[in-house]
Amino acid sequence: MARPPHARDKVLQAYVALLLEGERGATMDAVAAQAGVSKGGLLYHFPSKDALAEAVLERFATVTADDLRAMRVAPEGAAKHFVRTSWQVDHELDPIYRAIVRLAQAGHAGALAAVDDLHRSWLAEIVAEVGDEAVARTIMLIGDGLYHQASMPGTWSRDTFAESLPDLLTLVDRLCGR
Amino acid sequence: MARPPHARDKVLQAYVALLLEGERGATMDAVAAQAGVSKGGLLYHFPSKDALAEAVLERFATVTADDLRAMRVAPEGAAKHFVRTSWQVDHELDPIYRAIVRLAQAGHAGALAAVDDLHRSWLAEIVAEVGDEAVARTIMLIGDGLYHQASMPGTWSRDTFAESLPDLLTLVDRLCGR
DNA sequence: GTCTATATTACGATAGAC
DNA sequence: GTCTATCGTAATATAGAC
Repeated sequence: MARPPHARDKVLQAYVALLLEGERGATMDAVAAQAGVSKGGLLYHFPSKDALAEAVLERFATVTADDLRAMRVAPEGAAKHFVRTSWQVDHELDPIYRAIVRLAQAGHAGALAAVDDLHRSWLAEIVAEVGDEAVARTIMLIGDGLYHQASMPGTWSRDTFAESLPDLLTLVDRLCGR
Repeated sequence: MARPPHARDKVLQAYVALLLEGERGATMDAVAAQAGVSKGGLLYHFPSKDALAEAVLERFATVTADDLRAMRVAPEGAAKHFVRTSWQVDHELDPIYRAIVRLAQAGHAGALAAVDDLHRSWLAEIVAEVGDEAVARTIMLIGDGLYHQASMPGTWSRDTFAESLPDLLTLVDRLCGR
């Protein structure tokens, strides 16, 4: 991925953006239009719709590897790092993760497996830190809840619904018995 | 809804079941096939796809009204009632709620508003009980997390992922500072 | 690499027989 | 009330020019 033709990146970015607004609207026509290329041009880079999904999954793999590395060295600990990045909509992982979740919810087997893998890795890190599996799972549910909220457009955005970050981190401490 | 023709109910049940596996797969053809009627037969009862969604929303309204009433009189309190019913996959609200969430994620305005309304009502009940809004919102995130898990078929089912209910309720107590 | 056709299905919905 | 047959459209994908 040193210097791929710029059109490829634009297409992938458009596909992710459309996925966030609903898997159903992320059609080949819509992707081509949003990326500013013709359908033929799109199909040169991605010969099928599934090829688009596979490309997103590849990007997902590199971004999640980075996130897990950051989680391990986070000074605040894995649990708080997890909640903080679940809360931050501007985190690099956020749009790509939500796009993959959309594919998983639509039944895409690869996306399903990728989300599953990531959840197992996150859980392992948090269990290693907090020591208690029940607590770790509960913390993960909070993060999942934040993503669930973000998955419904228009209402209860993180700004209005999600607890402000400091309060949320305080409650994570309380959950851990600290 | 005293004694509607049996075919109508079968169709509605089939539509909800298909929605849970992904909004995209819940086509008129698929619903008719799963309900064991022809497409024409389906369209006699529901003249359009949106009519199907509207019927699910009506059912949702009655079921959520029941749930809110039960929440108010629950001896264990609103918060634990909420977590318990979020955890129970056999709860009457569960499939219909998840179906509505699917419609909301697909951008259906009515479903979006209905989910929003229900969340506000739940939050109000839990805030009234636990007194602290940050704690109430965090408890709601846990419930949302459970639904998020349930929205991805095949992996991390509630049996394997979700904390066993007693542990989860204990942690809710800890969150409330009890 | 990117484009303009065009083929091929899948989907939602209508018409009308029974 | 339920069916078969069919139409119009939109979606994925192919072929081939530039």
